Amino acid sequence: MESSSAASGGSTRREATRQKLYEAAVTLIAEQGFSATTVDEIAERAGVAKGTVYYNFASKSVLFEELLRHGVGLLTASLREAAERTAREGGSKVDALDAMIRAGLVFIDRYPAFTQLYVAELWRTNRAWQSTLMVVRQQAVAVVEDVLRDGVAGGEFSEEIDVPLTAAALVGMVLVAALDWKSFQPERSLDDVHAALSRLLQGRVSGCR
Amino acid sequence: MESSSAASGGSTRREATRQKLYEAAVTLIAEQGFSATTVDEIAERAGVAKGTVYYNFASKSVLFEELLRHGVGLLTASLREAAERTAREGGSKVDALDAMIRAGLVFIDRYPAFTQLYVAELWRTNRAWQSTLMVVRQQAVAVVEDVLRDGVAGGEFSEEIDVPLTAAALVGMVLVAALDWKSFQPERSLDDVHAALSRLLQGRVSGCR
DNA sequence: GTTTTTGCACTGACCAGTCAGTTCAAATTC
DNA sequence: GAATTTGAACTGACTGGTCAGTGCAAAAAC
Repeated sequence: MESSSAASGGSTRREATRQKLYEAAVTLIAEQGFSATTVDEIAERAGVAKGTVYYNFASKSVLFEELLRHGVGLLTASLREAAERTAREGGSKVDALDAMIRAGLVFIDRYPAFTQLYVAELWRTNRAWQSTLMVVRQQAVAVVEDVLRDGVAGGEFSEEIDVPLTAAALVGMVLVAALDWKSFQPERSLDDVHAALSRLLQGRVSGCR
Repeated sequence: MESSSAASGGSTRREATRQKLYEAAVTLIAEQGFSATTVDEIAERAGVAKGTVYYNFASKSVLFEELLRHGVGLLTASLREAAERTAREGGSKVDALDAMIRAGLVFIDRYPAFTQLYVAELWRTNRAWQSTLMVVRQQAVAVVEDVLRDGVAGGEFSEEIDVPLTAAALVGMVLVAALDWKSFQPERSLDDVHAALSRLLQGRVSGCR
């Protein structure tokens, strides 16, 4: 069985509808939040009947959870790819972190709505999809932690750094700087933002040059 | 005329009720989001009848907006105080940034729910309180920008740094690291977190020691 | 002929906001 | 100082509207 046609991801009609629904849901939920977004709105924006939403997803929350998994999958793949490319090209671990910062910015540039929604939901408690979020967060942060640990092991980073905390802080720095960029200074170029963050990472703000 | 009793701030019954409502609303909205939180829940948690909420605030959104203003007022006061104290004691601008990082962490330690809610709502568009948020965000970031600008003027920081972007990144770094601390590693001490962020700020992660 | 989508009417729960009425402490009157 | 009035603060049942989710017959796509 397997209809099969495209390599991975499956290009059935069903898949195309689900994709349209993801796209509609992500912008609406980023703008308004999950509870303030109605299923009717999502269907309308996707150009699809309401019944179709329920034919494709068990419920509104399930649609949202799958959307989260889908988006974070794209992000981690992109981060990991950046780290590996740097390694292949013989770059240092700082270079790898720098490349990941850029990859993060590129991702946010392409999917600002998803990022917004992710940040808004990440630290909530008591919500149905909390466990999904935990898993998905760990996936992303783990990529950064791996690079930091390798750097410490290889003597490039100080032994004193706190890997989980530093990874979280780095991710936060990129996330918040990028959201601010998109919301409040959209005229700035990606290179500007990357340069500012790079400088901060390498301590070229205070003291050492 | 005028019942008058306490000096400033007003210690009327009304004020006490509003305070209870703020406290109830902040935790509920942090946990569930604005739209998912009902006015009945807020009233119940505050130990007050629903009508009282509407006697004290024009609407659910107005309650929320005043809550935001109230909370950010506390934060900026604390940040500014930290910067001024450092200046008074003859510290450098890096010392001032470091003190502000600590002040931020202390604030988040004390009011985690408020911080959570602030981050969750900050980058949303199309919401009634968007303009309130913009104003309130600028107040907080401006304190950091001022210190950076002074540092550049005094030759302590590189002329090349992008003040608004760097300020946003620093705020984001603290915000996200702190929320992660509270949500995922609450056993860590404030000093641990402060040390990790301090190290990052001073570039003692990569290269220069 | 099977899978997927449509369109639409319907239900039942939930919820923001309202309003007529209650409470009570302080002010006023006698 | 007891009796009465006042009004700010509070109450909670009620209303009108909204929305997630259902059911289903017919059409379209494959």
